[in-house]
Amino acid sequence: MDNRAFKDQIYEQFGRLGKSLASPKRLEMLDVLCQGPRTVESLAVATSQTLANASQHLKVLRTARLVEAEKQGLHVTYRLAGTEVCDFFLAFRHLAESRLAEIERITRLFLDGKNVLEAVDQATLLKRVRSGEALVLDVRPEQEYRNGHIPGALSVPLAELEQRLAELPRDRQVVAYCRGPYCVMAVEAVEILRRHGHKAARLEIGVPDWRALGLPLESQP
Amino acid sequence: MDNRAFKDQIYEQFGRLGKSLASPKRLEMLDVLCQGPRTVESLAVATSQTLANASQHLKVLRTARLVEAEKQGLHVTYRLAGTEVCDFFLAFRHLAESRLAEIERITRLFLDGKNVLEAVDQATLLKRVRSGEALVLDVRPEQEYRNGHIPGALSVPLAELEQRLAELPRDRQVVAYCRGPYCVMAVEAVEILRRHGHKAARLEIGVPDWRALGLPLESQP
DNA sequence: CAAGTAATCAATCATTAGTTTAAATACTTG
DNA sequence: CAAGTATTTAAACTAATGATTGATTACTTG
Repeated sequence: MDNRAFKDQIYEQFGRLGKSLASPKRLEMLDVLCQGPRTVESLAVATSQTLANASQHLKVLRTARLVEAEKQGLHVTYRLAGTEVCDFFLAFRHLAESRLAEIERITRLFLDGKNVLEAVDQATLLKRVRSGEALVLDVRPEQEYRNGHIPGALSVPLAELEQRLAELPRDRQVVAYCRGPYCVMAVEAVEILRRHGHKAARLEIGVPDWRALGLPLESQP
Repeated sequence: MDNRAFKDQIYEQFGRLGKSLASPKRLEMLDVLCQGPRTVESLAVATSQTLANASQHLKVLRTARLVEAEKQGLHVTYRLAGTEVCDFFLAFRHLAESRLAEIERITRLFLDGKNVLEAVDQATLLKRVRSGEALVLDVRPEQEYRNGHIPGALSVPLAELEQRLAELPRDRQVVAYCRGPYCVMAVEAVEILRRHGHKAARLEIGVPDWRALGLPLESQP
């Protein structure tokens, strides 16, 4: 094997990894999988695509060894192949945010149409929670909450929020969070809360970012 | 803009970054650019492709804001758009190495055909240099050496090595390094040195990895 | 074991990406 | 300003990718 052949083979392997990151839908699926394992169907729904399509994309991710599949009865559960994959995804997202100004533009455009105001950062959140000024609200599906959440957070999935408003205080600020900066559940939660006269704000980051910051998480079996 | 439209636009942007990492040649170019700025032609030669091709790939990388171009007279010099890009590339490479067993297989297969033996790691290198057991040899082109090198390293570009063997000690081990684990210059240097009766070993990592480990570098204007 | 469900596979089509070659552009220098 | 060099662009072709649809497989449960 000569030098060129060696390099070509090596970079072709790197290219395999790169190619698996070259599709918006696959990246979205990785983002969702950072919250924990999911079945094919639930991934397909979460990312608005057909089952067959989701399955094909998962096959690509599996070939690149980014995800692993486990068959449990009728369902196949996919999970990230390791915590490095989630860390890498966050690094990837971070690089994209730092290089592509369009991302900020699109986000701003989207938020401008919402009654959300600016987000709270994790330092402010921690301070307000400690002083009792704020309550943390996890609006993701309950399964994801059980898989790991911000300590002390209350779980009220977005779908149930409107019915369960009575459980939430009106004298304290409610800080909602969800999967991450591009998951819109917290944005919707804040809109609902504000509409009903609650003081509400949004935490921009999600659980994977929280973990990557080295902050502690709570989880329930 | 509804939620789906927002997500689609956001992940499409992430996809732009992913797509730019989806070609082996582009990844190789990024690897080379981690050593410092280069002209189009020199990149084309380093990665064994035509000028037109190199230019097109650079255009893709520039669109993704991973590299920047500066025209100096007749030449266009490309450089990474920031140190985050080099850090990210190393993280990318690291993930690929950890997930894709093929990479190790190909590397082993390649090295088996060479008279190189195992590599020295940076801790061993530092120890041997301090104790005077070893001399560090930078076999990259001189420009890259000037741009930043391991402290105390001697610069002897691979192309000149055979003529300059007299400058190297025979009583101490010579540890050669180059651009990184998939740059073969250090491997070739060790072969030449061994063939001429020198004690020689290879440092597996390159300057970008050395920097990422937080170890100091020396550079010359 | 038949019916039903979750997931994968296979075939097709439209789109996109990469390579090659040739031509065009931008700049320097005699 | 003509000649030469570095780079980019354009056109043509081939290969690869992603979405869609329908068929198939693997498993559970009545």
